[in-house]
Amino acid sequence: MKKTSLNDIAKHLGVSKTLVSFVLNGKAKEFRISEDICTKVLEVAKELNYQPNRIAQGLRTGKTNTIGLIIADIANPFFGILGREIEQEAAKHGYRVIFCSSDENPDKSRAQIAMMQQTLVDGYIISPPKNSEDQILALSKGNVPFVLIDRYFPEIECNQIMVDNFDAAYKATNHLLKLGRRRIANVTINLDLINMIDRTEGYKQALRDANIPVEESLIKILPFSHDNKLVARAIKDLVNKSSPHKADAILFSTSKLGINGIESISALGLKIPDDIAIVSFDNPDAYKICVSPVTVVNQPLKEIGKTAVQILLSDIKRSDGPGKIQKIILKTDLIIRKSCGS
Amino acid sequence: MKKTSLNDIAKHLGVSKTLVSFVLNGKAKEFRISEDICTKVLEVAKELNYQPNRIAQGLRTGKTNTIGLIIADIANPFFGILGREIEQEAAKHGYRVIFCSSDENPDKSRAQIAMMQQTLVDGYIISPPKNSEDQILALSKGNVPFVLIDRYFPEIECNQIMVDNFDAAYKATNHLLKLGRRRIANVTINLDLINMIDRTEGYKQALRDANIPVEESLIKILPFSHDNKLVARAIKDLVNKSSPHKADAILFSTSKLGINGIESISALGLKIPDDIAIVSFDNPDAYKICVSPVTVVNQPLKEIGKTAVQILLSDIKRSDGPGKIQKIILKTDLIIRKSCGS
DNA sequence: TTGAATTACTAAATCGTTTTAGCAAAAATA
DNA sequence: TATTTTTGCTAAAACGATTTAGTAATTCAA
Repeated sequence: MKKTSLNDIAKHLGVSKTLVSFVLNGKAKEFRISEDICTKVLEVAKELNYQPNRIAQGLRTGKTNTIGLIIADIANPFFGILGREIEQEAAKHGYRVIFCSSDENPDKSRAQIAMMQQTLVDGYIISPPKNSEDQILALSKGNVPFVLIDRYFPEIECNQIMVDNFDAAYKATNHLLKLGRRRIANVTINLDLINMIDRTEGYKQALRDANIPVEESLIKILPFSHDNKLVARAIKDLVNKSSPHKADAILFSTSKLGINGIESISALGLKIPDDIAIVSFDNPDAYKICVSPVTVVNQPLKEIGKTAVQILLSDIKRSDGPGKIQKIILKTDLIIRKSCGS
Repeated sequence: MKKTSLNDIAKHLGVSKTLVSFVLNGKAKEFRISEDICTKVLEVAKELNYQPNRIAQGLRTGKTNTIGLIIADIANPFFGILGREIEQEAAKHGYRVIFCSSDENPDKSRAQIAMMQQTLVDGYIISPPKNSEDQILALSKGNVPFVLIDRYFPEIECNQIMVDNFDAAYKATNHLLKLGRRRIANVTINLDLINMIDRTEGYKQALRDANIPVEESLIKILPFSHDNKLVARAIKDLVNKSSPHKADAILFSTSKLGINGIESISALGLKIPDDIAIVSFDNPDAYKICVSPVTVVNQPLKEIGKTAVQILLSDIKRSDGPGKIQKIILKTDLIIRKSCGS
């Protein structure tokens, strides 16, 4: 009934547990254990269904083969897909994943990092919320490796896998411009995070390069919240015919905003793309079967997840001090559907 | 630089680590530690930023305060939302969550359970794939508590939180019948899992109760796959005007099927609900902003997740042998949108 | 003034590994 | 034959907590 330990195997054969440990860890040759005993140990281990106690191993070696994933919300498909990739790549290397949803709340992420730090994880993959600079800075001074994804803090030197948000927004806005839209709005979120800021900057630059003045009234920065009334109000303001800042296109900086926005637009009886064109970041299923399928900035989630794990593991496995810091910037691609007309 | 241990605090004060452990575990009164020393210990612990080593605790106590979550795919919003709820409820009680996506593959889930069993988790929440009866049976004979969600095996007695799938499908089909649909199809997936079977049975019963013969050709059982061509073909067959089994409505048993199905329907230039009415299980965002927002069978995901954790933790915490097995069946609700006409 | 009870603490075992240091016997070399 | 080397193994410490079984000093009761 009780789980078998190294000691059980040792007693069973009348040998030391040291020997058993050597054999089971493939160090038989290194420590010159005889072939004979070797096979016996392996037999008995199988017979007693020996499973190493990872906790005991962890205590002794200081490694748990677990990585901690801190993201905004695992229920958000963007992070769900990322989580899936991370899990898969980690499993490939024998690592497990513990996840926490920080809800864009620095207090939560602080608690979560602290919790994981209690010698439970060998490294982190983090999508840090705003105001968590101190936490990341503290981590970077410690000796547990980590990789940031989706967002970073320019003033902190650390591993990071990002996407070229400026370029992505620039291209998306340009797409709208090429299709003749002139009053392009940007609906974004006040996370005060560099990725969101970059998106808006890319949007602005595209307008400037097309000699179209940036109108601050066309930029709607909404608070992060699960309440979609705020989006509805912003949309109403943007599409109102009599409004001084009537828009003919909207670039949504996140899909959550976009989905809510489209809901609002439909509720107002407006047609996409005739009344208003839409481009959005991220590529959820919703956009594929939408009233008018949405043109999107597609992020290479697979690559982000995979690369993050690879960099993290290479850092975890290196014994000779911290490795070289890696900052990787991936390109996005624009998937053109019907929401911008043609 | 190195983390502080109990011993560090003990040495710092010239007391035993036993004492420090007592104080930090709130057993000071029980073991009559003087107020004086008590406060000193707490001071030093804070000063040295003591964080207990959970691995060491785990080794000694046999508890890791971690629960293992095995689901089909964390990237699927259905499981993502479930995961989020589970994480949240677990955190409320000081527990962490390790997750694994089994991809409906029993070999994967077997490996994942084995991995977690290596004394890493105190209990499991599992959504078992088909052909994993043996794994669940083995678990039920062991002494690590677990709870099944979403699916179960009728022949295995164990904790489970389910939804009344028969009733849900019955109500959904009935809804279509009341709106005058007579040739109702069911598109489902061959998971050979009781939840899917129940859905189709509920669908059939609703037809029978309305004196409509069940036509097997209207029931499309697709293999589980990430390839959506199969769905496209099934849809084509169902909506083809000249087809002998032309349908005027479809009940999708999962949202993945539904989303792909709607994509196919749109591609064929058909209108929902005029050409064909739609009801689907699950309630993803996609259905809210769809061409014609979809009427859905909404599952109480929050309640499922929360209850699963609560039952699991009560089992984990009980010391007096296994608790009473709990089988909970929750009701779904039909959210009526526009995809069935009116 | 002695014995019992209480107070305030500690030593040491334990959980299941890994790993260093070392030992005895056999084989090889001088 | 004596010394060194190799072979095949083991003892014991260590990781950092928890917990049982104590002990010495003080207080109390008789």
